[in-house]
Amino acid sequence: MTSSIRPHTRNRRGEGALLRAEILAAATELVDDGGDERAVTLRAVARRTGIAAPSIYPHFPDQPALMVAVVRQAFAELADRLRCAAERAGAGSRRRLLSVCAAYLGFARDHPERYRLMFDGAWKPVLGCGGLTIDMVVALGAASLELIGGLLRDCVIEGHGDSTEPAADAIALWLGLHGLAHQRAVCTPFPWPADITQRITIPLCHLRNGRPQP
Amino acid sequence: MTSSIRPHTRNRRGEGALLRAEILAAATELVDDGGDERAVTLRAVARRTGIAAPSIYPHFPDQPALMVAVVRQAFAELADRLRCAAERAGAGSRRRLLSVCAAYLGFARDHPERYRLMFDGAWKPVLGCGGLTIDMVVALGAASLELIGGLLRDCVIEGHGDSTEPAADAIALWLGLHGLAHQRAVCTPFPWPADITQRITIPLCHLRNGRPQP
DNA sequence: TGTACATCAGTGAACGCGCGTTCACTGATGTAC
DNA sequence: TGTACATCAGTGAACGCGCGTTCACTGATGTAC
Repeated sequence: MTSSIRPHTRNRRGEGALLRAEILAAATELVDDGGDERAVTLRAVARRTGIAAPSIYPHFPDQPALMVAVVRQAFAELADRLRCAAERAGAGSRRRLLSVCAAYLGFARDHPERYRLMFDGAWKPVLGCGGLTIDMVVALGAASLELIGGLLRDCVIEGHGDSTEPAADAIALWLGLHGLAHQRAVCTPFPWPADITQRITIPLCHLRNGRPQP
Repeated sequence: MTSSIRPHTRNRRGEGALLRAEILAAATELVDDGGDERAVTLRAVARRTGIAAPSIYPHFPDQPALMVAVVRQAFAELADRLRCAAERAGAGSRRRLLSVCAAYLGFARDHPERYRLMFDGAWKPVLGCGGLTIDMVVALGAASLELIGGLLRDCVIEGHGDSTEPAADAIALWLGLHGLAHQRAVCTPFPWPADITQRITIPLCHLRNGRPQP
């Protein structure tokens, strides 16, 4: 068993900050590999990056700070993916909404362990001590939630949906998506019905006629 | 800081098995206290039980086995609570279904950390090595899922609901409940809408007219 | 009734481990003169 | 152009810690005779 996954060549003078991204990537890989976030230790991250453990400290003040950085980056990726999905779907609000829902589930399916980490309070032991406040945590998901709320509203305006309170219904829809995404990540071999996505999405999107456009 | 939470008096000869229950209770308390399941170490459990760490071994073969025991007991409690809720609600299938949904959320609200542990794959690192198979994990929640499915079916029969496939819709309903229960456990200070339970439950229960009976 | 003894419940000390973190350091490299 | 030097990127050894687990043990207690 070798002690380092990739060899690391010293960065050029003035480019030491590049290592930060490598460390973050290695930590994220460890999360994705794992199934056990306890495996994401500074020493394991260092091994995977191909550096000595103390080399992490110029870039992250301590271990929890590294975890928080992983989670923040993951939330940014998720928000980005949802935004892209909305754009790709074109003009109709109904198409856009369903596309965003699919993208949300797609993210969780592509990165199940990362998804678990994001939404299972990995930041909980760090609250306060790393300059992390609860408002910041809530803000992490806010962009995505606003996107969904806006699309629910658009659906009502364009006559596809009948949500009476899009902001609150957006939270309900998100929770439904989260329930599916989370349990599919946790319990992969469960015999999920083939159309489970529709069974969650359609009722919670408050769309007038049941079937989504293909 | 004392090293033991409760003093432990030696059990009478032949009653050594009583300690098992105390250990299990202490471990469950540590989970409930925590916010960090890493705090549930054999040594911490021993301290809380008021015994020496090696005294755990006659009752549990190793640390993961103890965690699995905690989770199994929690699942049994949840199933029990749902069954009681159904009974308490009386005859109408609609009342019974909504009562079971409320009980599910009530369990998660009363024991948020325990709930997280149950549904976040605490058993994942143990699969196989502790005689735990994936079928056993799936079976843990099966009783509850069947209860919900049966009630959905009853609602259709009694004309309250229009689920076309109760078994699959039960899974969708469970996932919706889980999404809410889980995120409320993880992210307590999130500004949840007051009627978030209804916004999840009503659409996913496939009830004919929106408002639940009080 | 008395007593020797097997058994049971539980202990205390010790092990090796990987961890987070600190510290003094090394060697390459850009730069001022 | 050459050279001394400050700075930068990163290292290796070491610390103290709590952990899971093993081991030989202690002392109380029920029981056979």
